[in-house]
Amino acid sequence: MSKVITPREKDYSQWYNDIVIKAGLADYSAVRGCMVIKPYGFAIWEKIQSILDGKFKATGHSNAYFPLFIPKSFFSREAAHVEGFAKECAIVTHYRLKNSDKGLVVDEDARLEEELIVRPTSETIIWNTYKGWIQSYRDLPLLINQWANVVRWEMRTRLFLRTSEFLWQEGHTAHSNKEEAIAETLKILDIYADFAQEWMGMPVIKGTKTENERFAGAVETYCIEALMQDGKALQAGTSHFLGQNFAKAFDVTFLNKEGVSEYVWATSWGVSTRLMGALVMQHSDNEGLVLPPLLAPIQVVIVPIYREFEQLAKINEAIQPLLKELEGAGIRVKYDNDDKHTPGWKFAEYELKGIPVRMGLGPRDLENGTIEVVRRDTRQKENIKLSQALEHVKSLLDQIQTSLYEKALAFQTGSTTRVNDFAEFRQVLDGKGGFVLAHWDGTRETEEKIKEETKATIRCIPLNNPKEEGKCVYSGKPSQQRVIFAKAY
RNA sequence: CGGGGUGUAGCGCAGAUGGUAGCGCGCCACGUUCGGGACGUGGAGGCCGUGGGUUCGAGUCCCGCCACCCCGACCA
Repeated sequence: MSKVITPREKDYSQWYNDIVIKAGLADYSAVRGCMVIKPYGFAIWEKIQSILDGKFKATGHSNAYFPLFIPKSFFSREAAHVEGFAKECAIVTHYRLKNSDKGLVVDEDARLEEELIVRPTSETIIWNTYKGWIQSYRDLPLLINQWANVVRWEMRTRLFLRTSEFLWQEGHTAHSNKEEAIAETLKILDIYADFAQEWMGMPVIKGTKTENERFAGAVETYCIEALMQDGKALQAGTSHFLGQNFAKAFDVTFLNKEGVSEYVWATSWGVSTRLMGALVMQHSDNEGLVLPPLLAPIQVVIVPIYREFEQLAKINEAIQPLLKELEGAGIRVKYDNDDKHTPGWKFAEYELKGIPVRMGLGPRDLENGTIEVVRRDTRQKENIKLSQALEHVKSLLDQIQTSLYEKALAFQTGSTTRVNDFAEFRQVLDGKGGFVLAHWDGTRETEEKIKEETKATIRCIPLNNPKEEGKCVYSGKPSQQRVIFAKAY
């Protein structure tokens, strides 16, 4: 009874924290704003990594690794970029400690000639490097990704959703022309969207950011936006078309086929451990985590129910064929015959951890040739023939994956509201929240005013957004399309 | 950086008016249990966040500091 989760409707933030901590995904650390990702949480992250990594490789990208430290001077080369990141940098100024009467102190004689910035993102060091790698159109495109940690000194942090240090992948590509760079940006956006929907069971809206919300240094920022159960939006991934901004800042040019020198076109794109937070919030309930089968480190757990050890021995034996079948079918299964906990304890524990399917095998089943099957998402129980268990589990895992997505999609659809005037706009945001589709006059001023008054920001302008004549919900000026407003993480 | 809150056993908490620390869970041992977080008995475990002050005496009162959580401003 020690691992009770705060009900979601009572305190959403606490509910989220409880799940992250009690399901063993992560822990607070001794360092402010930094978290420890625990083995179970990291196993999920590793699944995410391996799927995405496969998709990047399949589209021609290679992994590489660039330094954690970036000389301060690099950082200031691109004006908008500095502006965007200056306020949240960790800076290394010294390289040595010494003992003094005050204990261990920074050795003031060991000051760096030039301060190093702990990377908040790697565009600058990477473009400085690319300059040496690119001379001709034959060197392009250059398609590189790195898995790394980055640091952004956040005022306020939340496990997985916003921590000072986080893990991510950042892709940085160089192209010989604008069209190809934009196509790359969109290709990655599709990879992110497909991953979110097919693997995480998380419906997302693809769109572009407004100037206000754009990545510092980008010409255009594309994003996938998801909607969490509390009606707040979460940016789950971004893909940026950087134009020639970084090429110009770092003087990266190539000779085209005509022998004329041109600046390179660039993209960058990333998803982070924030996806873990999205995954938690998208499907979980008051019993704990709910994981989509495709990302669950353990998809099926089998719990033996017994009184005497002779019974356990029989169950151990009776379960072997099924275990082999499941493993043979590539299903990640765990048979938990650990005697240190009772079945009831295990049921609760595996529910908390979000394992998609739980099976129970006891004396009654041995007599009847059956096995109990419980799905985590609906907590529905049924007894099936042991001989049919493999097929049943296979289809059940598929069903759960599909139904998690459908449920999330239904929620998103139900939480998307078209509004036509500002009173309604406020009312929806203060009430059910969610995505609000409203006309916007396209100006930065209006966007900022709306943000000040309602806390809602423009999450994105959806791709292939239908054109529609209307009036801006705030200024009343003419507008050609609705954009998505929401309060966001 | 503002507002609020919390620091006492691994976790969650209780300790009126100051008198030398307790409960639940967890942990260890043994026994009974085991189809939804079992029970009994016996144990182990504390610099009461930290520095000063008041006092014969401080978990408790006073002043400072620190850390963390929640809510805002900033942000993936």
